[in-house]
Amino acid sequence: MERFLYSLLTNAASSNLGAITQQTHSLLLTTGHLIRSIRLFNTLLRSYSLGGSPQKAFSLYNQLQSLYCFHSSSSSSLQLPSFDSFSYTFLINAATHASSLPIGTQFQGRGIKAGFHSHVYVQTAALNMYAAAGVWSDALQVFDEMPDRNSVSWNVLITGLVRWGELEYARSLFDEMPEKNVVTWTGMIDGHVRIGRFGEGLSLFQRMVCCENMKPSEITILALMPAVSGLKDMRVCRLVHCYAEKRGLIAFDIRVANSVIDTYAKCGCIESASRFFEDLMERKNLVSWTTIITGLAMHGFGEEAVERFDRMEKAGWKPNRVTFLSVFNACSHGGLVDQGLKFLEKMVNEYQILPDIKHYGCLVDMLARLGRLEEAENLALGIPTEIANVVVWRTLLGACSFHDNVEMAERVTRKIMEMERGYGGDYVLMHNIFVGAGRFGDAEKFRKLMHQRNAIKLPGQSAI
DNA sequence: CTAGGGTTAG
Repeated sequence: MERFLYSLLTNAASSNLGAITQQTHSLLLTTGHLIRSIRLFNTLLRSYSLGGSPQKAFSLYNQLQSLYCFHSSSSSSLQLPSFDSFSYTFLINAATHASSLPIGTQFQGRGIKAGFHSHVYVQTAALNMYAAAGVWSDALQVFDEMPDRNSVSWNVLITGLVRWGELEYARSLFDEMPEKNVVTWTGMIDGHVRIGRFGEGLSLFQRMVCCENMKPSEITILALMPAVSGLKDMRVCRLVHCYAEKRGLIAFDIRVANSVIDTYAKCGCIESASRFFEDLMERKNLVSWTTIITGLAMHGFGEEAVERFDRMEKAGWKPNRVTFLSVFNACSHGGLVDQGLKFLEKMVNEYQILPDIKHYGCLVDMLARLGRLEEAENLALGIPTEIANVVVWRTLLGACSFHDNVEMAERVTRKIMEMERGYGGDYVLMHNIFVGAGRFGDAEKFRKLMHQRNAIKLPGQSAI
């Protein structure tokens, strides 16, 4: 029985099935297993923590804790198992997932009282919590006071620093770390890539593979690929692709395959992206389709993108909001306005997806860039105020400038000013529109207004 | 038991 429940919970955690976890919880309560086996209790904690309901982990703890209080005050003969290192590890993890530092700190304290001051797993969980929250004073205190650290302890700190952009600090720890593993190297690559130091990210990858003889994982490739895209180097793209292929990472993880599609497209070779995409055959998933549509859109191949969308639907895939955004973008860049509007109808009516601000932005751009300004303006006016933003109106203002519609430009600028007054580019654009229309007095007014309001000018934008 | 980024407007 215990073994069965255990495997049920382990599966529930890995496949994210909150309902199973919950049902097993009730079952354990009624059968009394929960208060007899700390192992089952811990597994349940872990399931809640991983399954996105950390609050339930806390209440489960509270339930058992109050049982303890009750039993210690009465002279019951029932022997209750006590919390162990696993319990505190999972409870602190639940607090990390709930982004609740106060609760986590409490569990850390209780873990220490229970004698786990020097326990690697418990303390690493605490370290992870502080690192995830970017509270470096506490993170470093835990790290410094750990009598034994393992590679996970180091990696938690390094990857935490990386996520918060503290690359210099991460780097010094990296150099100091005795035995780096694939997670360490991946973390450092990721750290360089995410702040745009693509060349250094790539060098680290080279060092990792060639000098250190370390085997990159699928995550390493996923972390590296944006660097390849950033460098726009087809040679490197092919090299990394071949390497991933040879190491079996593409067959192993569809995410790697999808990032290869994306990177070929971003390196400027939509043909390679498309060929690789087609070669995936039946392994393609929704993200693969979305990625190739995005790539085709980037390269202005509207018709081809639409063709992929249709094929995708025929293959039985249900497009999501990202897929629709991609195809709108393709229609926008390919000048396929009426197709785009049909896709909007399909999204809302057939798939019951409400457009979000990015969808609106894309569609407004699509209409506006072909000069269908009234339709674009009406669409923009129909955006629910909760999600409206200045970017959409700015797009429209750009189109008004391009198509010399001064009256609409004035209306649009008024809208923009209701939302944001401190962006210099808007004043510059409106000024230039007035100049183009020969309305020099109005242009001058805008120039003055910009200085009055001390609006920030953009780099690369003329300062009137 | 503890660590690591698939696609997303202008």
